[in-house]
Amino acid sequence: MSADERREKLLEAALTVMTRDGVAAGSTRAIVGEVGMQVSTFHYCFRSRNELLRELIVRLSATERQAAFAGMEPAPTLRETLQGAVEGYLNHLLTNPEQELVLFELNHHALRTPELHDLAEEQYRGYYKTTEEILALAAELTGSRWTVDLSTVARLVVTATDGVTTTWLADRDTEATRQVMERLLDMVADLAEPIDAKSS
Amino acid sequence: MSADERREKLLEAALTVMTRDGVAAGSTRAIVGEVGMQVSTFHYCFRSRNELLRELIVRLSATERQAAFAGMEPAPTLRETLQGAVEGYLNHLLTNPEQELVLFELNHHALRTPELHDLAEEQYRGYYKTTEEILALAAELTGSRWTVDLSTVARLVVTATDGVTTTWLADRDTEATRQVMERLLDMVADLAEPIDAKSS
DNA sequence: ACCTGTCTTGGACAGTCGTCTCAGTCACCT
DNA sequence: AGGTGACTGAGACGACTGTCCAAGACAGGT
Repeated sequence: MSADERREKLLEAALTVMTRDGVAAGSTRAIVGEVGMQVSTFHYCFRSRNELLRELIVRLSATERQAAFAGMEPAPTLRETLQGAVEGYLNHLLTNPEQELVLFELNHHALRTPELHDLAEEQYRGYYKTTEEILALAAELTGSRWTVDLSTVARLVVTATDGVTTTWLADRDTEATRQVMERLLDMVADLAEPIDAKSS
Repeated sequence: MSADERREKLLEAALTVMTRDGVAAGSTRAIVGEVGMQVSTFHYCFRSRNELLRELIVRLSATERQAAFAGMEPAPTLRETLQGAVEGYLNHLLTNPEQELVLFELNHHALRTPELHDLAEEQYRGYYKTTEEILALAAELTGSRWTVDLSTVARLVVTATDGVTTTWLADRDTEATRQVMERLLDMVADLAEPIDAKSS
């Protein structure tokens, strides 16, 4: 088996372990144990544990990105289109709660580790960028135009998503979360207008 | 020095260490080292490290609670009153960023530790309750009335605060955060109406 | 046949971790 | 004066951590 294949398997194993038991429990031994390898194999494939962590953060962020796009499908109005994307995310959250928790744990770990600090910012830059693209696409598909800086709307959406996630992870109150999301959705949809109604 | 005094000092030390180096770095040895005690003293004052963690979470949440109330002062309109409270929180965040990070780290650690799991929910229940009280007070002070379930408004505000905090912690973009907060403030203020304008 | 580079193995290294034990000290009360 | 109970000190226990090393396996090309 090639080193690249093993890297792949180790990354998978790391995600499995950390999802199940938390990032802190993702020691080199726990990871290699998950796929029946030796500790020395780990350091043959990765220079250090931090190198795996880097790679893991990058991959997970990319996965999130794909998932966000996949969840969106065109609907008559902007509000409905956004609602679809949001429902998609909520479903993802309800199905893999621990995986979202891992993303936060990794982010906080990166914030605390000088060697990984840049990745924490990068992770959020990715969120903003993806969200901007989705918002632009949603507006285009429904013939709408954002009346506020797109970057501000995107940041607002990321902020809302983050908040919804942390609060739900803490108390798992799906009903309350859904109500909050409705309100947030109202607000975001209010930041756009039909493209024919040129109000300025 | 009595055991109670030492408990106090150890809790302080724990907060200092964890604020500086992260919750993961808050080992029993690091904590006692901070105040020049012995490891055995730690376990004389606390049954276990988890017991200290419990106490720490409870205290920090209470501190947050006080800070939130202290920051609010009556202003002519509801929106301005809320703005004051929000500015107060943002100031607190800008001044002690790592302390807010500790709160998240502790919450996530609690979520991962069966023995502490109840505390994670409790922590957020406290947030909701405090926020409800603040919102009710703000409405009363400015002669307003919430047009939406107070519990929903409170959850919305907590969600927004959480989101604002995590995103700012990640990229420290204060300007962008402020803009997002303005929008959120607009939205929340829109959920109340002057008490004389009985629209129903 | 031999060498070379890729991969595999088991083990060692020097730490850190939470917890516990067990002598000791000291102030206080009778 | 003697004892009692709260508190302190040094150290040990076993388990776990990230990283590294040196010896072997095994293919491919010469």
